[in-house]
Amino acid sequence: MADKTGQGKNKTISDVANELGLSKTTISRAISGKGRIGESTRKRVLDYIQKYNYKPNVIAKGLAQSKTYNIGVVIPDDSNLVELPFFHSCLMGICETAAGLDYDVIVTTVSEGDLSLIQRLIDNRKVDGVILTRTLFHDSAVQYLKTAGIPFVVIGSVEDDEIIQVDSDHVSACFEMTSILLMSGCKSVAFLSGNQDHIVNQKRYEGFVKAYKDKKTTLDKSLVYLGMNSKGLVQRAVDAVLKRNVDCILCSDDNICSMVLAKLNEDGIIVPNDVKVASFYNSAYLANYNPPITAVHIDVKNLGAMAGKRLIDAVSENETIMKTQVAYELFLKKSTM
Amino acid sequence: MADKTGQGKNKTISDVANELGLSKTTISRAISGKGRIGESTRKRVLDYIQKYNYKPNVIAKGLAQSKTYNIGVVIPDDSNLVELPFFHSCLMGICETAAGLDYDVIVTTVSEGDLSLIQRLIDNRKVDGVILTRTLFHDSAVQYLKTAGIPFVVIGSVEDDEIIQVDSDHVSACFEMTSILLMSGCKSVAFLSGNQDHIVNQKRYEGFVKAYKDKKTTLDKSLVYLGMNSKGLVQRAVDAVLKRNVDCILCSDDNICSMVLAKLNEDGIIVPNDVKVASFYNSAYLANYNPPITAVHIDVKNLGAMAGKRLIDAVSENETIMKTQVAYELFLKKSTM
DNA sequence: TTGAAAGCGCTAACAT
DNA sequence: ATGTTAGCGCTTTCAA
Repeated sequence: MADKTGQGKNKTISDVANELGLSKTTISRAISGKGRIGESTRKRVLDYIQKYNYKPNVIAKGLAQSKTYNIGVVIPDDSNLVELPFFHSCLMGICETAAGLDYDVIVTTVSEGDLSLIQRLIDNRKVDGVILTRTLFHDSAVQYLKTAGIPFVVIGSVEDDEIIQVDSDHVSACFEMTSILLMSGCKSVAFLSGNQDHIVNQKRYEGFVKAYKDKKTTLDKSLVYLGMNSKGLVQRAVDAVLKRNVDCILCSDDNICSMVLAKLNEDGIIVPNDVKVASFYNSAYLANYNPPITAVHIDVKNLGAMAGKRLIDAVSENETIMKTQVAYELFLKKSTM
Repeated sequence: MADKTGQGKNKTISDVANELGLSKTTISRAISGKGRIGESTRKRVLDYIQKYNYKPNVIAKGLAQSKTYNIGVVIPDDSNLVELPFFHSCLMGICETAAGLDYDVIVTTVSEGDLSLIQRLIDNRKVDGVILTRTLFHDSAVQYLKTAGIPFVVIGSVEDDEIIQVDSDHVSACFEMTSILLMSGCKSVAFLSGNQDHIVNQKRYEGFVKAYKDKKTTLDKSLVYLGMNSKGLVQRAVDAVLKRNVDCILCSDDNICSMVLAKLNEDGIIVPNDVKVASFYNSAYLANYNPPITAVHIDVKNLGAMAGKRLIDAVSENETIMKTQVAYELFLKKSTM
């Protein structure tokens, strides 16, 4: 069969060693920077491999060190249109840090609790660690990775201090958002949230309640609708809060927000004239909406980048930080003016 | 340092060989199915590795065979909101076939002609081949991969028969769509296309012209706007064709379509009452729009899946098909009724 | 400061 | 039908 690369064989470390009249060990040391080596020889080697464009075979290196220099990224197979930008930006961020640290990113999917693909990845020893781009309340993937003893980090929060997590402070974000709404003329703001099994939703609700308490305003519980995970539920909730003449509807995520907006649109209700709307987080989806929607903004690419950094720290000898918070920002737009 | 997996060492092929009183070769043969081996020993080995859950180390296998069992997928870093579902679905499709054939997917990005990341991937020999999820007219990535001699497939079309490509038949899709529009009461349909450097846009235009010719209708060239790659251009084009009282605006892609719809919406022009609108392809974006938009539908996940299959065929000993067309379908919806 | 040799876990001639 | 022996391209003791 013909040579696959059409380029002739790749240079190996032995080739370099021979051509330079040195041993493989010395070349290895020059490249890795580990072990003693004369400054002049190091320079000679480095110049040579630069000139002849020698690149070490990462796979072979990995085999010798029981490493892969790959990290796995698990993305849900069932994400809908409005969630998509989140996972995409995460992935872009992860890829960027990974490449910078000379790691590669293997993506795999998980659909509806079916762990077989992530299991395959682990069994095949293709990755040094894994990033979960979303976590559920009792997350089987988290359980699996933990008992398997694989280094991993989650994007989002879990109630387990032994797990490396990167997230933003949802409680205070929602607290701030609610406070601003309350102080800028809204007498009553309704809160529509998704499944409370999601920790992020619990936290946002917590911030919402806290803001009411902080303003010493009594929170009318009939303005709070949790577990709105279907179009029908959202529609009825919107009808209900509208009847109570709320000034503003605060949505716990963009998905709910998009359903709220659709419902409002159908009913001919104008944002912000008839009712204000705010959400988390400021995906391109909401930013491009007309009118643009006030939302807590998170730099998701950076979120991914941090997650990548934490994981690679963890799989290297480095210390890694268990819990990292990424900044958020309140973007006040036309929908609440 | 502590054991990284916390699970004790992984079994190796030697372990299995010793415990079974056989040689490594025999175990290898039993697993791979290559080479002669007694039916009874094969069964004994297979049972054993099943029982003790032995998984061969794919990395080591790869090193011995100069393979990685990874494929690289290049996605553009600059895709906008409406293009996102395309790349995501592609990726899902590729992941699915890859996993089924025991390959993994390494993703990397390319932004604005900067090939450094894909070059890195190749230099590090982390993949057996590459899939390009989009191609431009004079595509530097295509050039690079070709001269590097790396097996690769493009999703989309290029004018080079030596390159493996998977795409749908844009000429005939656009021909059909235009014909149907013309025959269902539209006297004049305008055509707004993006950059004609993109081969797909050339092909769609070709189909459009062909349909007019086929219907023996004279095509008024002032209804054709090519190279509409900015919001401003689209807006002026819409103004222009509206003045000429077109019945329908046919958009060459969803991105243009979304700009057209935004413009129409701003001007208070109702679809389909005032003007009909149709597009390529039927992303979730258009399908969820109100009213839903008539469009050529492509099963993008399947597109990705086919690309994955072709590439893996190419990097295995198998014959691979150079050009594969995936089916399309016309989805007629409210926007043209 | 440098090198020799063994080994990472597998495959693939080449025997037997 | 099965085993022996070399590698694949690198790292890493251990010597010199």
